[in-house]
Amino acid sequence: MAKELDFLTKRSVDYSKWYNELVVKADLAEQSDVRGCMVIKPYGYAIWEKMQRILDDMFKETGVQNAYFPLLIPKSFLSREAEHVEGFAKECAVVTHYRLKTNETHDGVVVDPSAKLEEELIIRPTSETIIWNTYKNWIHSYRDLPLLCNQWCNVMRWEMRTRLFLRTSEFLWQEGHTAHATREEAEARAQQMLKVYATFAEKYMAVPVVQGVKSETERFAGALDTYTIEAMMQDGKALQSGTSHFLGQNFGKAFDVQFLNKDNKPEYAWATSWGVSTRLMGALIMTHSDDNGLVLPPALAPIQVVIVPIFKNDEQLQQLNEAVEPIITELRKLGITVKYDNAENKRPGFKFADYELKGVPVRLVLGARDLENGTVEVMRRDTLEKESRSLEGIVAYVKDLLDDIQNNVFQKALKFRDEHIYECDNYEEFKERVKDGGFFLCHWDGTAETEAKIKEDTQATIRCVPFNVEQTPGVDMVSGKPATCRVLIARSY
RNA sequence: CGGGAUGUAGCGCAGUUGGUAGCGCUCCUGGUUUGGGACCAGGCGGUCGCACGUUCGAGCCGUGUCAUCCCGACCA
Repeated sequence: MAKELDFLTKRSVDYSKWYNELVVKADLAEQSDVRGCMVIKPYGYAIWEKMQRILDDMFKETGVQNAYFPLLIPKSFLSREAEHVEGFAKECAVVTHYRLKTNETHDGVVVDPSAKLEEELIIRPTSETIIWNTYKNWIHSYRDLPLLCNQWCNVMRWEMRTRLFLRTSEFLWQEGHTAHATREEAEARAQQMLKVYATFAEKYMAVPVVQGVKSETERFAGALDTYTIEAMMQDGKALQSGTSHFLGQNFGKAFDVQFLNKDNKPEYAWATSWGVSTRLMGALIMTHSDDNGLVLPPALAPIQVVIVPIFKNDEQLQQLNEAVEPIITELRKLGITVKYDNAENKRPGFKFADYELKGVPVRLVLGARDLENGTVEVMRRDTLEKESRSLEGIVAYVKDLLDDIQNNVFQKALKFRDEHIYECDNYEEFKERVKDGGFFLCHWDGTAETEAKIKEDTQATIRCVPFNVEQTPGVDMVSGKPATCRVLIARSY
C-alpha cells in the first residue's frame, strides 16, 4: 500500500484524525485559510447537490415553497426573543462598518471609522428572527395560513473548535419556517418534517436514525419542543443529524405576528422551524466508510458505475472503447450515472484504488482477455467482492446490483447500530461502558440535575426521548428516584 | 477564555556546539511500463510565521507578537 494511504488503517486508533484525512483524500472538502471555514470541493459538492435535490422534492410534496431572506440581521431583531438571543449571542459574527479606506502608508486598507453603522448587523446564525419580522407583513388573516417557507442558504456560528462538515463556522443548510393558525397544526408539522428527515436519512443516505424529542436542556433556543434524528457513527458516538422545532407562539409574540381567526378574534401565529445541514455529509462519511475509503450509497453517489479499460496499446483501447460504448448507453438510459475512465496517464491499479477511496459503488473492468471471452469483471464497493460475468445481460445485472448495494449498506449500518444499543439501569456499569461508545437506554427522573451529573461524569448527554421505545416503569440510575421515561444517552459529536 | 504543543518547499518532516538550508511525497521533462496505488534518469520549487534584540554571522539564542492544532468550556 502506498505510504500516503497508511492513514486508512489508523481508523481504530484515532477516529477523528482518520475521518479528517479521509475527507481530504477522498476529495470532498478541505480546511479553508479562513478561520473555521471549509472549502467544499467539486466531488463533495456533487453529493451535497444530490441531497439537496432529493430533500427539496420531499419538502415540496408536503406543500413547502422555497424563498430567500437576507444574510444580515439587525442586532435588535435578535434580542426580541429572550431565550433565542441567549442561545446564540455567544457565537455571532457582527458587521460594524460598511467601508474600508487606504491606510496611511498606502500599502493596505483599514476600516474607515467614519463608516460605523448606527445599528450593527449580525450575520445570520439562523433566520427565525428576520423571517418572523417579515411574516408580520404577510400574515393578517387565518386565510393566510399555513405559511410554509424553506430557504437554502449559508449561516455562520463562530464556533470555538471546528471540524470538516461536522462543525464549521460557516455551513450550508436548509431552514424551513412555518406559521400556523393552531397549536395542533404546528406540532403536527414539526413532527411531519422530522419524519421527512428520517425517511431521507434511511432511504437515501442509508443511515439508520433514532427519532425522538430533546430534553429541556438540549432544546433549541426559543423552542417548546425540539425533535431530533440521531445517527450512530462507527466509533459509537451519536451525531444529531437533523432537528425540527415546535416554537409555540414565542416568535409570533416577539415579532407581533397576529391574525384574525374565524371568530374575528386576534391570535398569535404558531411556529415551527426545521433544518438539516452539510453535517449530513459527515454522517454519510462516518456511517459507511471502511479501510479502503468512502462507501457511498448508490442513491447519493455522483458516479454510480465506473468502467475501467485495461489496454496495452491504442489498438486495444479502440476495441475496448467500441465494446464499452453500448453498455454505457444502456446504463445511462436507465438513469445510472456512468464514468468511463480510459485515461492513459494513470495505471489501472491507481484507478481502482482511487475510485474505491471515493466510494464509487460499482466498478466494471474490461481487458483484452474479457474481449476474447465476452466477460467483464464486476466489483461492488460495499463488500469489495469481485466476480467475472458474461457481458450478456450485464446492464440489468448492474441495475439490480445498485439496488442491492443501497439495501446492503443500510442493513449493515442498522445491524451495527442495533448491536450497540444497550439497556442499562446501573450507573457504575453505565459509566464504565459508555466510554467505548454506543447508545444507552436508561431510566431518567426527568431532572436537569441528573442530566448534568451524567455529563460531568462521562461527557455523555441525553440525545433524546426516543419515540419507538416501549416505556416501562423504572428508577433513575443516578438519583434512584422514580423515572418518567427511558432516554437515549450517548457521547456525541 | 483556561491547560499543552507546533510554525522550515504545495503536503509530511530533518536540520548536531550559531557558519548562509536538506530529505520523502507531489509537480514538470524524457524513456520503459500498464489485470491492484509502476520504475529509471533529469528538473522546478523556500524572506525558515512576523518584529525587535544578542552576534562578525541567527532556521538554531533572547524578548515580544501573530497564527494553527490538541485537551476543556460552547455547539446543527
